[in-house]
Amino acid sequence: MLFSQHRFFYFKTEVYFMRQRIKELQGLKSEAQVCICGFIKTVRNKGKNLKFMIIDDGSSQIQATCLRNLLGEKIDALDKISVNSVLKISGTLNRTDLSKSGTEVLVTDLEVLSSAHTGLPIDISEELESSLEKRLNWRHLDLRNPKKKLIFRIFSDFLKLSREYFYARHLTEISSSKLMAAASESGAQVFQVNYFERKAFLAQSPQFYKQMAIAGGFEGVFEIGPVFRAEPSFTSRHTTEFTSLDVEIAYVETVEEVMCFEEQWLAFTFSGLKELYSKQLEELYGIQINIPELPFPRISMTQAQGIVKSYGIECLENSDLSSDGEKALGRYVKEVFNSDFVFLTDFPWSVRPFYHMRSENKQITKSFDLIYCGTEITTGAQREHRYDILCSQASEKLPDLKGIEDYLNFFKYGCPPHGGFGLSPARVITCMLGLDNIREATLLPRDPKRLTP
RNA sequence: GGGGAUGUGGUGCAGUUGGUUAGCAUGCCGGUCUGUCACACCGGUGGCCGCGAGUUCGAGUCUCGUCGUCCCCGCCA
Repeated sequence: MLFSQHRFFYFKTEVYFMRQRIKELQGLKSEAQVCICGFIKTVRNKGKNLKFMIIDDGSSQIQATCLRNLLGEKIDALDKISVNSVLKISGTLNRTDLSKSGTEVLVTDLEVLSSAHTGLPIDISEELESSLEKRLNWRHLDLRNPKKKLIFRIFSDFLKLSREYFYARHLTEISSSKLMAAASESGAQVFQVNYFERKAFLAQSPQFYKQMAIAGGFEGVFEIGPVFRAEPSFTSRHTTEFTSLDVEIAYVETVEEVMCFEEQWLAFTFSGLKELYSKQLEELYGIQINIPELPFPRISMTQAQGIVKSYGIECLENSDLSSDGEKALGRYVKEVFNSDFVFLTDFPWSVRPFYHMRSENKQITKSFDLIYCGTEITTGAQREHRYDILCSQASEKLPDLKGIEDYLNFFKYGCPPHGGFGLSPARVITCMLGLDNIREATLLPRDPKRLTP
């Protein structure tokens, strides 16, 4: 009785419209009465009395077969209907070999919910692909391509699985402010905004605030939110705003614990995503997700420099790897360990921020990067939680400590040892799907030249 | 910030050593078809070859400038 009309679903006293998801029609019997909504992907007109349409509601696609016998004069409305218009269709589910998919809806009633103009500014078919620039200018149209939509489904489930994993390990999700009185880390490359009579800065990272939460006594925290970098970077893996996933865990006494946490979390999300999306990824991208084997290889900066040099790539001592160096290291671990991931460890103090904890050897920090398929996706570290040492480290790196007084105060009255990392989900997805630009995995990319749509 | 590419109908591309009317695919418009499924078939529309200057009898093609876009490096996630 509840579903007899397939129209309304009564829940307590509220009434919800009961559209059926096309994806879920697969589970219904032939002859079932159905009501679906969606975009018209194609119309195949076979004359005045028979027309076929492909309807896409975002969950899946199905053929809607329109026969004059069943639809009457309403079929004439389809003579002028344009592709991309939105329809509501009632009909009968029909399992038949006449349709390649084996399923169709025989339409008995239809309503045009939205009529689309013709002549789209970009091509959203699977056959032709418009340039990235044009597709981003018309992002809402671009997303109608199931292949593009899939990227953001995976993005969404990556975050969902991550939350699931973090909550199960007693991390608390926080939302820190993105407006700050002083720059959050280096002081450079931050966006300035007007804040009443003052200047404010957009956060480049929730770093300081997640450490504040640790000082506040949480066992661990994480945040998934936007960060802003005023870097004039013109590459396929940088944007000026991106969603950052940041984790900070208390009572961590070695940087190794942080790396273990991260690799186990990633293995969890990767196998979750494989379970959810392997079929669609195979169909639309012709790829499989590689579930990483644990532990990821760990390679110190010193070792890495030797490896990179053996690939004929220059690198200076006490400096970071160049992006060519990262790519070479990625190739190396693939060849030697058959791993897509590698932790690059023991970064020199000279290239790390003041709050990373130093090793016994003061030139080395207890920090790491995570490289995935030759691209840096994470920076992490054990943090310096001892107030006096932190202050002295800050003095070494910064001209004065005035700007970070609030931050230093976090550690003044006791703070557990802790560590954490930040990661770019968009970079993970870009590499996972083999996309050639991070903008593909960014819903509305912002870069030095793009501020719209 | 430094370097390198690129710009041709709505979209994606081709265009020879400079040569006359700039092609192809797709889209779009009109028509035919009761089982299509990348529907098919018939007909049609659509381009100041980014912009400006120069070389030349002649420029989509060569040169310079300019604007847009993309990529690489640096910075990072």
